[in-house]
Amino acid sequence: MTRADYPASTYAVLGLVDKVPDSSGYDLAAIADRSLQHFWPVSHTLMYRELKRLTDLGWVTSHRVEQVVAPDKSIYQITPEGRRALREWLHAEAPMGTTYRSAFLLRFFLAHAMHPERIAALLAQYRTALRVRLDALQAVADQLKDTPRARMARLSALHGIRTLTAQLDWVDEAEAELATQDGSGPASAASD
Amino acid sequence: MTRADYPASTYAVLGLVDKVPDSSGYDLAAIADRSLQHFWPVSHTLMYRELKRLTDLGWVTSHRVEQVVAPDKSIYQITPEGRRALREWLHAEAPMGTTYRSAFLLRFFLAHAMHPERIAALLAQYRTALRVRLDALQAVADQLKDTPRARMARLSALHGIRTLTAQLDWVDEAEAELATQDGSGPASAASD
DNA sequence: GTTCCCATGTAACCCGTTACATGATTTT
DNA sequence: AAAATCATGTAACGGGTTACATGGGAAC
Repeated sequence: MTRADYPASTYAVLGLVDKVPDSSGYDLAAIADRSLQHFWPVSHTLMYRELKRLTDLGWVTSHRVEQVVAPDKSIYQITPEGRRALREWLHAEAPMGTTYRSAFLLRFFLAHAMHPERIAALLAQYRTALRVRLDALQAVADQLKDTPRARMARLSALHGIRTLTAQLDWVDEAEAELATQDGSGPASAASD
Repeated sequence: MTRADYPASTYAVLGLVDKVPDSSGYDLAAIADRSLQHFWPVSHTLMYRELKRLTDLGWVTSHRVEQVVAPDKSIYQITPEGRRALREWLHAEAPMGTTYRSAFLLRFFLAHAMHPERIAALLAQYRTALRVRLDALQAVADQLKDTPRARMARLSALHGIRTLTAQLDWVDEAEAELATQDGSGPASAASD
């Protein structure tokens, strides 16, 4: 027992090693950056730390591969114990917590006293940021082969696409609402 | 100058003190829990820590209020320097970073080898969690008076509502897609 | 009589980020 | 000559969470 439980990132890396065996830490970081960056970012620093932890736990093993064209590297494989730990984690009913923090919304929320133009600029900036992320996600989704194996990856990307699209729609909505000059007058004019 | 910059939570608390003066830390924590929990959670522990920091910075002042019916409390007010710092932060063009982590999506993404029923259960659980959050947000939005002052708060809540609604739609979509048994057969039958 | 509300904190932890470090090879 | 790619890390920091602590009055 000794119910030590590890951060979700540990299982994220473990799952990647399982999915894409014989990859180096460098490779895995790149893969993480493409596949789960949008809902569970794993930086390269964290990647190496988790790989070390997984190795210490005996959940993955590594093998040295010598290269001439590039520096030597270590490639990783999941072990039976690792596979069991991953399966257990996947089947455990855990809180499935979501953390979401938006510095934009915080600013927006506190911006009640700001100039309308400044608020408009904030919204415009937000829209641009959303578009960039949407384009990136769309590229990921497009690149995914239409195979059953990639189905979960495609659906995961779609989750982000749907979310970002809704948020872009919200920007339009907010702009429209803010265009109606405050609630005091029903429909006065002469703005800006 | 001495460009020390503080975490966004510092300004979140500062902004709340500005918005709702003469509130105690306890009150502010409750207010934060209603208003900005959905895009910038501030736990009560963090609240007290930030209030202390703000006091040390001279951005807020506190006054002791004695009570008979309840324990004494300290209430806070923003200072001119605090107001200036807040305005500066609001007008600064900062990264406006968004952090999003979904343990559900991580599981879902790694669940390729899981039993279909288990995946279905995961989705159902996610839907429930989304509904709970949506209901909570809807309640917040409904409670907001339809005044111009509350406009930003309403729009902030709406952002969450739009997001959660899109994610709920995604759950339907994912269920529909997963109901079509893998990509090999076009439209076979006999599932469960 | 236990639980909830008020009210305010302290202590410890640790996950994730940022910055720094190294160095060979290939491309611009 | 500079920048990017491959490859792997170390060190330090700190923001946010969790657990712990206290204690009176009110409500059920």
